[in-house]
Amino acid sequence: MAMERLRHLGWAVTPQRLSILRVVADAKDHPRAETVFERVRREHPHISLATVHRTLERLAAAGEVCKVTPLHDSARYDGNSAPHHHVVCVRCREVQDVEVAEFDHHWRGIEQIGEFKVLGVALEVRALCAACQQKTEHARSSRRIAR
Amino acid sequence: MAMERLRHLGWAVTPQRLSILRVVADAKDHPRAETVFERVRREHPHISLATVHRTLERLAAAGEVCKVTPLHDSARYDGNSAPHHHVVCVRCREVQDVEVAEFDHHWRGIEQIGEFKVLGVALEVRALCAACQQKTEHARSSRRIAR
DNA sequence: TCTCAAATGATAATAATTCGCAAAGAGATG
DNA sequence: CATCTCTTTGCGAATTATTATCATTTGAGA
Ligand SMILES: [Mn+2]
Ligand SMILES: [Mn+2]
Ligand SMILES: [Zn+2]
Ligand SMILES: [Zn+2]
Repeated sequence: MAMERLRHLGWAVTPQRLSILRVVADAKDHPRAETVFERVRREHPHISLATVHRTLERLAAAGEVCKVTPLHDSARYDGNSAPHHHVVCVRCREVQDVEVAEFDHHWRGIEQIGEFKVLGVALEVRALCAACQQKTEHARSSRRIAR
Repeated sequence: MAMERLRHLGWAVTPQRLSILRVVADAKDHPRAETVFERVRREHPHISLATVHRTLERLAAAGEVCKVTPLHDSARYDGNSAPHHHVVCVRCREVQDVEVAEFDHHWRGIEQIGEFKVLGVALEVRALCAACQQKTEHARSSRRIAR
């Protein structure tokens, strides 16, 4: 699978690329480059972080993976390159996919906004994950008690 | 105006903060911290870039300005803190406001997605601005001729 | 197998942002 | 106004993510 994808892109098939592609495809957690690096490393202890960055960027440019940029920290990648949307926890930065069918339907066909030629739309839902909701609660109540 | 806003936040009123607040309020171009710095500098030649970063971050946290994070480079700030959406040119990173009434209407009321408690939604339209459309055209045709 | 452009690894460089801390300033109080 | 205290500032160093450089290796076609 990974091999065909590289062939199809007309790129050289290297063990590093195969591994990166597999890691990103298997990941369900929108990993950052560093995380992909750690995972690929288990198979290829000698791989360089730079190679991971380079490869992910090229894959994103080629539309093979989706690059998510949640609330501006490090970029996060998703093996699922089909356009889709994300919820991001504003506290811990966990990223999860969201389906918004009506939304996509609404955008279908819109290809111009003012002077801009529309290429795509990314919806970023800013939210608090379950764990962080609790932590925030705790913080609040202990502050109340403390003072 | 700027003064009342600081008072209302319970923050010390300093000339630096007043100036930053005014610059961001007047800016129509979603400036980055560095740009705000350059503008504030004209009034306060001794201000530090760190102060600008600090202040913008605190203002964003307080909801006084809107922090936009277009395609993951440097953060961009908007004096208009009312929730709204943006088109970003994927080539030159120009940022412009966009109105999507139906969209906002659709989201009104949604406050939970799975385990996540929704705080807000940010729509980022990826696009090409007029200038960059042209440049891309040129690049294409000259490449065609070149070869 | 031979050749060579493409890819990699190691490391340095860059860019944006944050941190640490001493000095200056804001605001409250008498 | 003088004084006290807590906040904010400026500066430089540190951190973090990402990109660039370049010598070396390697895939892929002839
Ligand atoms: Mn995703
Ligand atoms: Mn805006
Ligand atoms: Zn969280
Ligand atoms: Zn542009």
